[in-house]
Amino acid sequence: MSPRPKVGLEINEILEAAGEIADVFGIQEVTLANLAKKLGIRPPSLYNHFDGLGGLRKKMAIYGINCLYEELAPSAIGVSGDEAVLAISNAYVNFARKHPGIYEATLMAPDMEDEDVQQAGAKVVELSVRVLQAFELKGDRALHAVRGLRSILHGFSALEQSGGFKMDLDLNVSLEIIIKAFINGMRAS
Amino acid sequence: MSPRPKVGLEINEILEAAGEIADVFGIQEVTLANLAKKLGIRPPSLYNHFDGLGGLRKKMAIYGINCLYEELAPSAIGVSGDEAVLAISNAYVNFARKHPGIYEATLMAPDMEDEDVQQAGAKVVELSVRVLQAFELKGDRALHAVRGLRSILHGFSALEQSGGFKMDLDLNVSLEIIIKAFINGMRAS
DNA sequence: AAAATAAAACTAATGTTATTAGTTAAAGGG
DNA sequence: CCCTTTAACTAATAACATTAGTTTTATTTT
Repeated sequence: MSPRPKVGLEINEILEAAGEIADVFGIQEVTLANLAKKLGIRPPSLYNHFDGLGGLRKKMAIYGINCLYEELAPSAIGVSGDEAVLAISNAYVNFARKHPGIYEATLMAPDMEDEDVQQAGAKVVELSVRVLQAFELKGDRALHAVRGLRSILHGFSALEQSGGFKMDLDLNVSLEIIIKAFINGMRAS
Repeated sequence: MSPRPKVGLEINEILEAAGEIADVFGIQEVTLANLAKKLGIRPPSLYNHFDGLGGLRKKMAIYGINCLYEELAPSAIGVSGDEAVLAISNAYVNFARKHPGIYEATLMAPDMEDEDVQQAGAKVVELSVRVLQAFELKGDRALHAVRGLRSILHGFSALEQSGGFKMDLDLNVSLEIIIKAFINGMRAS
């Protein structure tokens, strides 16, 4: 076995620091210069932990997807049917509200087709599939339903974050109405 | 009247060039350096047309929203009800497919609360409201429905663009099923 | 037609950034 | 105690946005 001094926590510390910068100052402020300053090291030293800015973005995407999953998974425990879908929906948008930078990083990998990124995303998809299984959708309809749910949740979160919803109308009410309409519509046919 | 030499077409030429760069090479390649090179001028000269990179992003957002509106508006002519909603939905995602960079720029303004940006977006919202009016939703439900439709369309487009839909399943079929489920669900209650 | 004026181009310079190359310190495994 | 790996460092480079000050260009006005 080759020697490996104190790896494991190191990279996670870095990602946490990067996540804080992203949440507080915005994703565009996550530069190697700012990240190094926050960690008390020099920018070139970061190349020992990931392959440049692109490598950081990839690791942040995976880290963010895992964070999201950690919040989604427990929300769906002990509930089923409509209630379960509403539960993970609320958990999803609340995560995006609480961690706007980390959430944004979720979709900012240089190559979203990358195997590691896809693998992290697969867990979230599987969770959605399980929650939607109660509706007993036939064949491909279950997969279309997963796409619909993800589209709604991501679109809603992204638009809310970028100030796309201007009107004075309660956002949580909107989400509940939208989700209920979608699952009722999927169930109907 | 003060002298104004050949303004009017100038800025639109610049935005078209920026849009081409965004569509072909990605939004991150829309730099002042690349844009100036494409236009055959030096980077500092661009400051005569907009206020730096932030100013360009704002103008590109407005330009992109207007482009989107130009494609959406005619698609809803001569149709109504479900057919109209499906028509603008297809027009929306097809625009994002054909102009991924310009579409992305739509939500990349430094300040989405900016009055000019909001004003451009308002036209798209009004169009959605008109199309959904056939469903005779009561009170706030019409506004919630607009939010739902926008969430679906933006989420679907963004996820498709970033490779978020991995599975081998026809995307146009997904969109039709999702939209139909949503409007049927909204109508039901 | 000539002069005045305003827009839009330019050069030069600055500060920030990511990145590479080569080097040094440090820590765990044999 | 030595070896190897990791992770830090310094120094240097290239690309970028941006500012300041200047010159060209073209239209408007006299």
